[in-house]
Amino acid sequence: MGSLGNRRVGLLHLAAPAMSRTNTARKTRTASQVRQEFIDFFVARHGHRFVPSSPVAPHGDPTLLFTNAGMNQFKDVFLDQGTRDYSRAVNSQKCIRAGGKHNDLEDVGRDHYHHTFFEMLGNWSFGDYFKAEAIEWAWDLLTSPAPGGWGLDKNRLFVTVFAGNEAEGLEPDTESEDYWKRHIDPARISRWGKKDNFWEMGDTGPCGPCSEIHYDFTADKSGSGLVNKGDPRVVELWNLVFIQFSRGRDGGLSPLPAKHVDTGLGLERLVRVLQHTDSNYDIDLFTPIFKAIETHTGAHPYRGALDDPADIAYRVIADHIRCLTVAITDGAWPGNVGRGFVLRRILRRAVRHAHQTLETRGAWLHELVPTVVATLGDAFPELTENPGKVATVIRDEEESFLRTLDRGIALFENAADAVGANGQIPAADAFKLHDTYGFPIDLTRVMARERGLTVDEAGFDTLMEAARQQSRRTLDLDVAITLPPEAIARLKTLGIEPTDDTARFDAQPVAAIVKAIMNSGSDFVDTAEPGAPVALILDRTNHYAAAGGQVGDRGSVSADFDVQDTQAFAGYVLHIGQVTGHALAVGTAVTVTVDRQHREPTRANHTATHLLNFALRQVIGPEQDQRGSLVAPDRLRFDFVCPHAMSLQQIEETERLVNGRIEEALPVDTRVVPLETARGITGVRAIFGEKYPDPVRVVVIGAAMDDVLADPGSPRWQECSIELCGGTHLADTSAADHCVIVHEQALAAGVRRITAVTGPAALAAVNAGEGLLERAGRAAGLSGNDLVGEFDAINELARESTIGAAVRGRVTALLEPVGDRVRALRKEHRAEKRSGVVDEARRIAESSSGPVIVDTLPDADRDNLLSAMDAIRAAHTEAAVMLLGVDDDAGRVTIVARVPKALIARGLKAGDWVREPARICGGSGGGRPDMAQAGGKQPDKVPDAVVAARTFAENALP
RNA sequence: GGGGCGUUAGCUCAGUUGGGAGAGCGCGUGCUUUGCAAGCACGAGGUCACCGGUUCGAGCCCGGUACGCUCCA
Repeated sequence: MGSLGNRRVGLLHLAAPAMSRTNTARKTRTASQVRQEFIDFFVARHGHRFVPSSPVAPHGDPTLLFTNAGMNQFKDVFLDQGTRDYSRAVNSQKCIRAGGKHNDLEDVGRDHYHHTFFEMLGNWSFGDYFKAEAIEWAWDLLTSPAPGGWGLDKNRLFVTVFAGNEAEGLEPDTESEDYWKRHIDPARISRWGKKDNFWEMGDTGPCGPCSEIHYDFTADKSGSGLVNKGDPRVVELWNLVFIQFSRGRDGGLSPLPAKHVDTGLGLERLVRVLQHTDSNYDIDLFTPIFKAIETHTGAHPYRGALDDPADIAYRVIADHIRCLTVAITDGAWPGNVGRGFVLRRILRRAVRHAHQTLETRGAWLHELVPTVVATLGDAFPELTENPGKVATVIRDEEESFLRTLDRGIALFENAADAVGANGQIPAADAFKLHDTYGFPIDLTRVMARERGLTVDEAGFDTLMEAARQQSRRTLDLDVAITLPPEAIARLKTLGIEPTDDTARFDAQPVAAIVKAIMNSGSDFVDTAEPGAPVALILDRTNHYAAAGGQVGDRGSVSADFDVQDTQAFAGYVLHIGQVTGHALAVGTAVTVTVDRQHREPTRANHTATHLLNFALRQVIGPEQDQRGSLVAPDRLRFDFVCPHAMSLQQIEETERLVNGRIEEALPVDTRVVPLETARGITGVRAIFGEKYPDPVRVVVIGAAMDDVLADPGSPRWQECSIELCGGTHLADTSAADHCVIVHEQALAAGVRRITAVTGPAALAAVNAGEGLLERAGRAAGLSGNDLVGEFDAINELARESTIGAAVRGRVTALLEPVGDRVRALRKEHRAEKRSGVVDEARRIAESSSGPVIVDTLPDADRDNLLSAMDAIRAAHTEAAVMLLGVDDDAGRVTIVARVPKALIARGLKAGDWVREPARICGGSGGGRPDMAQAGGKQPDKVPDAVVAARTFAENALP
C-alpha cells in the first residue's frame, strides 16, 4: 500500500461513534463521511491505493470532452497501453456529463437526480481480483451494519446480471449470479441483455459483462417490476463491470489474459439513500448552496417542488455552479468551441435563471464559489488553491452575458407572444437569439418549454448551415488560385515531386526548373503567357509559402515572372503571379529570387509576434492562449484569450517587455526535433488543437538550442520564448528595431486582438505619438478659438494616424478636461448667438403689427429661429408669424412659420404657407397647419420670398 | 475572414410616415417633514459615436469608419 493511501485512512473509525450515538433519530452521515468511508473501506480493508480524481478536463485525450466516468484515467491500463505500480485502486472521480454523448444538461432542474457534475465512487482491479471479490465487497460495504458498513435494507436491493447473447456466442454470467446467490434472495436477481448489462468502451477494445445493484425507493418495497425501467423510484446504485474480453476490428470477441474490474457508485444518489432524503438535491452537498442562493436572491427557501420555477432555478444554479467551479479549477475555460462552449452554455443557463426566474440583477453566481469549495474542498484540495481566480472567470463570463440578456429576453418574449397556432418559436427568432445575443439554442429550447412552446429547430439548423456556408464562401474568395485535390492527384501521376523548399530560410537565389504551370481554372498548361495570373510549380524554391499565419513570399522567377503570393498544397509550392517578360514554358531553367523588401520586415514581425506572445503571458497570465495570428510585412496581428480589454498599463507593460528583449539583441535559434522532444520542453508554446508535423521545428529566443535540448525540463526555459513554428525569423531580436502595439480590440467573447508594427513603422509611430502627446499637453494652455481648433485637430490626428494604442489612450485622457472647456466655449458661443437673434426678434415684435408678421433674421439656424419665433409670439399671440433665417456662408435659407387656430380657420395653413417662399429660394417644405418648416438654397432670393409670403397670406386671409 | 446587433444626459434605457431630444435613477437648489430606502417643486446636465450621402429639414433613411457585443469560419 502506498503512502498516498495511508494519508486517507482512519476516518471510518472516527465516524463510527457518531453513527452509533444517534439512537433516537435516523443515523445520518455527511457526504464527506460517506466518500471517506468508501475510500477507507477499500484502502484499509482490501489493500487498494487511493488515487486522486483526475481533472474533469482531460488533458491528453482529445476524444473526450469531459471526464465522464471513474475509469477514464485508467483507460490506458484497460487498453493495455499503460501500467501502474499498483493493481488495486479506489477514488471518488469528478465527472461531468454535458455536451457530449452522455448529456444530462437538458434534464437538470426538472427532476431530482440529473446532474451535469457528479462524483463517481469506484474501485478497480487491474488484473488482480475479479468477480468474487468485487461482489463480496460491494455487498459487504452496502449492507453490513455500522461501523463496518452502511447497513442498507437488503429488501430494498435488487441485482442484475448479464443474460448472455447468442449472436455473440456469449453465455449468461452465471458466475456472477452464483456469487450473488450467496448474499441475496435469488428472486431479487434478474438477467438482462447487452443493452443493460454488457459494457463496451468503444467499437473495439476491452469489454465485458456487468452486474448492477439497484435501490428501491418505493414506500412499500414494491419496486421489483421497475428495475431498469427508467423509473425514478428504482435506481441503479452501483455498477460492477467485469472486463474479460477484447473486441477486435472484425467485431469478434477474444478473452483477455488480464481481467479487470471497474466499478462505479454514484455518490449523490448513495448519500441520498444514506441521508434518507427524497432527492439527490436534498443532501448536504447541495443544501449549503441553496442557503447561499437564498441569501443572495431573497427567494423563498428551497422546497424541492418539481413544478415550482424558483425550485427549478435553485437546482439548476446549484448544479451548474458546482460544475463550473470544478471544471474551471481543472483548467477548462468558457469559450466558443468544444469544452469551452459547453461551459459557456451551462453558465448562461444559470445566469438566465438567476435573472429571469429569481429576478436578481447583476452578477452574483461567482459569489457561490466559496460555498462550493466549502462542500467539496476537503475531498478535492485543488479547489482550495485559487478559488478567487475561478470566481473571476465566472464573474467575467456572467457580466458579458448579462449585457445581452435583457435584450434577448425581450426578443424572446415578443416572439413567444406572436407564435401561431402551432406553438412554435420561428427559426428566425431562435437564430437571432443565438447569433446576436448569444442565447445557445438549448437555452431557447428550455425557455420555450417553460411556456409550453417548441422551437423550429429544423429551421434553425438550416439558418445555421446557411451562415456557415456564407462564412466559408467568402473565405474561399481570398485564395484566387488553389490546388484542388484532383490537381494534386494529376501532378502525382505526371511524376512531379513535391517542391523542395529547404532553401526557404536563407532565401538566397536558387536555380530551378519549371515543372508545371496552372491557370486560374486549375488546369495545367504548357506555357505561361503575359497577362493572366498563373501558378508556377518548380522543382525547388527559396520562397516561403503562407503558413502558420505568416503570409507567402513575393519575388521573381528569372526576369520574366513576378511572384505576388506563395501558397503550398500537399507539399507543392505555388508561385502565384504574372508573366512580366518572356513567356515561360514547362522545362525552362530559371533563377528564383525572393523579394527582400517583403521578406525582411516579415521576419521582424514574426519574431516580434513570438516576443509578444511571451510578454502577454507574463502580463495577462498563463491562461493567455494564442488563438491565431497574421504576420505580414507591414504589420502583425495576434489574437489571444483574455477575458476583458487590456488596460493602458498592460499594453505599455507588454511593449516594455518586448522592446526590452529587442534591445538585448537576443539570439534566435531554430531546430527541427521530434514532436515528443519538443513537447517536453518547459514552457513551450503551441496552439491548442493545432496539428503539428513530426518532427517539428522549434524556435527559441534568448537561448541556444543545444542548451535547451541538453536539459529540456529545466525551469529556466520559462524565461525564454519557445514555440513550435515553421516561419522565418530574425537572426537576433535587435533587427526588429522597436515594436509598438497600435490597436487593441475585441474579436469575440473573451478573445482580444492586438495589431503591432516593428522597424521604421514602429519608430514613426513612436515619433507621431510623442508629438501628439506634447500637443495634447500644450492644448490646456490655449483658450478661445485656438483651443477649439487645436482640440479638433488633435482628436482627428489621434484617430487617423498610426500611433501606439497606449499613447492614443493617454492623449484621449489628456484631452478630456480640455474637452469640457471646449464644450463650454461652444455652448457659450451658441447662447450668445441665440440671445442676439432673440433681441433682434424683440425689435421685430415691437415694430410689427397686424395679423401677419413676416421677417428675416441674419445668421440664424433653425433652433434660433424657433426661439425668436417664441419671442415674437409672446407679444403677438394672435398673429401668424413667419421667419426666414439666412446663412450666407452655407448658402442656406431656413424658414419657420406658425399660425394660430383662428387664422387656420380663416384659411391660412402653415404647411401651405411655407412652401411659397421655399419654392422661390429653390427648396421646399411642409408641416402641420399650425406649424411648419422649410428651407432653400438661394439666400439672394430671400427679399422676393418675403414679398411672396406676405402676398400669399394676404390672399389667404380675405 | 464573413455575418448579426448596438452606440441618445453621470447610469439604465425610451424615441411610433423624417418636422422644436425624453423617462427613471443619480446630481444641485428650495420647500416640507424630525418614524424607517421620505415627499413636493424647481434646476443643471446632450457634438443623438464619427464621416459622407439623400432631403427644404436626419437621432430616425442610405453608404462608410471606429468602438463594443455576438455568432460562424
